[in-house]
Amino acid sequence: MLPWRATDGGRPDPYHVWLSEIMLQQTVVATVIPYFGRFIERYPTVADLAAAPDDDVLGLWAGLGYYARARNLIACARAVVAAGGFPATIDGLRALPGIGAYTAAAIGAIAFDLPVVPIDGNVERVAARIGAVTTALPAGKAEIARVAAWLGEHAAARAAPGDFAQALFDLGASLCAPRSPSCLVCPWRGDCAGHAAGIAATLPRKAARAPRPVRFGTVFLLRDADGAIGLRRRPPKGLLGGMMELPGTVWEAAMPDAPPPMRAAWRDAGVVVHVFTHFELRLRVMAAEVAALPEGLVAAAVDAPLPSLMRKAVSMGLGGLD
DNA sequence: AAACCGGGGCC
DNA sequence: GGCCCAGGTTT
Repeated sequence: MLPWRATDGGRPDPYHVWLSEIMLQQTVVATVIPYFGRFIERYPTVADLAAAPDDDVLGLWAGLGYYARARNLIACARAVVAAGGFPATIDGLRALPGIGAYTAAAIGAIAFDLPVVPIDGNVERVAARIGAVTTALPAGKAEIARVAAWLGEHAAARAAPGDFAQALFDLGASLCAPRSPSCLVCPWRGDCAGHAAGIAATLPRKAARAPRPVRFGTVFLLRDADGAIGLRRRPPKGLLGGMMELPGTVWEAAMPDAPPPMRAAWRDAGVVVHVFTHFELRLRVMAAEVAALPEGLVAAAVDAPLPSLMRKAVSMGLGGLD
């Protein structure tokens, strides 16, 4: 049972629903579960989260990715507390930071039983197959939305929109899987035009993606006499916004010049390869031990909260030092 | 409408 | 190596 779902008979906690939905944006359930548990443990209520220092929240989010979500999470928590609770309307939810059309519908249906069908990747796939929508995404979105709205007219959806939405998620995550759907045991098989046409497994169709460019850079891992490492903070917006990082070069299509931040016995610790949404990064890691960190760097523990890219770089830079 | 924004697991 | 994911914000 997913930890944010209501136990039998009870209504789900809107705070739990909201937090889980934000974490689940473009992130798979298995990845979210441990983060969700740590957040609920440290911030039992939305008021606890709203009162927390930004850095505590960013640190607890480190490794989950899409860090704008964490910044919006903080802003949203504070707005909700200021308003006295979560709004129970789609428009009210949609107006909050980090909540778009999908998330407003998901929270509305699951937490407040509003009669809407949230269209995520799972529901998009289920609807495209049931309606045999062959128009490729994103152009096919409107057609898929009409099929989803038709699903919402189903008696089960009218009776319990929240349960129906989660049942659609579960269907998309299990029987109606992306690659080899289990149509023969699907409860919707008789109503599925995609299955009838023999094209269910090929839906939804998607426009071809642009190739992912490669960028290169170098980072420098400095370890002082106390075993602390030198970090700096990234700009508040943009890629890995507001997170800590190892000092280094810009990331460019050709390897930039890489003057070290100080004189030291630098060694080449290897190359970290990390794939972002829109480019692949090959980051050379240079490492050295020094008596004291240079001006401009913050001393941090080797297990300080970091984005996964920087965690990999630190790990590579520390390798073989002991 | 298109670009930007992480990370991990699966085939 | 490509594809997928319980998308939102900015331009």
